[in-house]
Amino acid sequence: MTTEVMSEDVAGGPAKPMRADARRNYERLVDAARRVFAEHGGDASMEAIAKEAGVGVGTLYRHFPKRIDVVEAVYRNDVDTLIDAADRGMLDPGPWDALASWLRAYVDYAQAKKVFLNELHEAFDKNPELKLDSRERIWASCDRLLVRAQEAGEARCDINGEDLMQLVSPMCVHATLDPAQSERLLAMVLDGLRPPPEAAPRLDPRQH
Amino acid sequence: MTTEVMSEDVAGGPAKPMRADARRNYERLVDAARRVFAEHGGDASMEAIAKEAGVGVGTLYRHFPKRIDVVEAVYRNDVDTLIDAADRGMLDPGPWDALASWLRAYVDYAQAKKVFLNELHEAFDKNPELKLDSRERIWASCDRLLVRAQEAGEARCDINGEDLMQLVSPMCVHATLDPAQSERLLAMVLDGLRPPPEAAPRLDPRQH
DNA sequence: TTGAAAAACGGAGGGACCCTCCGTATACTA
DNA sequence: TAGTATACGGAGGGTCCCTCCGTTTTTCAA
Repeated sequence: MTTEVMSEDVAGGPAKPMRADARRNYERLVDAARRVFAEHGGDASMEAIAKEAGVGVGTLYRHFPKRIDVVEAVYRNDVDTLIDAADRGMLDPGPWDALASWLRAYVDYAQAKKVFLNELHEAFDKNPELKLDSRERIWASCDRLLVRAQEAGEARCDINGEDLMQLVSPMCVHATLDPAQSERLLAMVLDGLRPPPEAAPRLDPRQH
Repeated sequence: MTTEVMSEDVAGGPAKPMRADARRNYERLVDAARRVFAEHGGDASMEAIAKEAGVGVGTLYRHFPKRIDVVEAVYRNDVDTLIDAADRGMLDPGPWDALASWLRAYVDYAQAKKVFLNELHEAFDKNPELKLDSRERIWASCDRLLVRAQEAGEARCDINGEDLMQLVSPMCVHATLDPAQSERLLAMVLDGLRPPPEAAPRLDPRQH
């Protein structure tokens, strides 16, 4: 896991570990919120989230004083999951498959994000570092997987992780995009990412 | 005026004229909504808008069945005002001054829009033609004013209206931009838009 | 001018939602 | 195991969107 759930995690204080029941409920709430947002949209009610988690609203508000804090927690958790997936992918024996399946995970992540994009923008406005840090971490993960595939000769070398994300993210953001279409587009991108058949000399984008 | 306030304006039916009191209240409500959004943000309450207009909420809801309809009406009215200003500018004796002051009006319009951007995005999602039509009308207005200034030799000729809007609109969208800064930037753009001192041969962007 | 029909007005109130408060229950610690 | 710090639950206050319907105003034909 990338982050440990602690009290006063953000303030950076002594961070006494949470009581067992509190920690259990925290995790239940984040998972419940993700499900409820996915089903009812970004304007789902706090009551619905608490109910889905099998918990009272008081408990929900103890962990997340404002509605926006729930959105932020779901987002942070999604990003962490994505980074963890990349870290696990680095241990995968097949560098190409690791990259391909991580990109699929990324597309899923981005599509899930769309449902509460408005709320997320609010969170970004309140806390710009959240957006910048997350993007940087995701791009770095992509780059690690890509470099490994390139070094194994399984991906073309004239593309870097930032390029790849710049290509794939806007695709996911677009409003009218169903999962089947995104799967087709991603397949095309992956084919294009393979080393070209003839071994013409190419520039390394990382040199300059 | 670009649009006449009628009942069933959108449906395109026979459009019986509104009763005098209804029309008066409709206009009061749109003006009040603009003021209230500007002061309290895009999440201002319907009650506040009705109160500002000196009208009951029932009247507000008769004219605008849903909250989003108020947002749309304010936006349409703003766009109409902008187009009207361009039309009046076409009669202005000074083509350059007409263009410059219309661009200032555009920047004001865009800045005012920022305060309820979230709500506007909802309206665009519900009704994509609203966004496309408005943009096209605004761009066309810009182009008319620019062409006239170019034909009078008061603006450089290697830029068209679409180029100009593509330069100025993103500037307005950016979140951290105060009016003073936008005035400075616009002044710079206007200076750059003047015909260059030396009469070097230039391409006409409208040729291809 | 007048009187009746059509149209619009106003605001109480229903339902949903965010968030608070505090009595009760549970998990840690000595 | 007893005591305490911590967490839980949900009733309810305040706000907001929107509906409903009795009242008022405007319009227009006679």
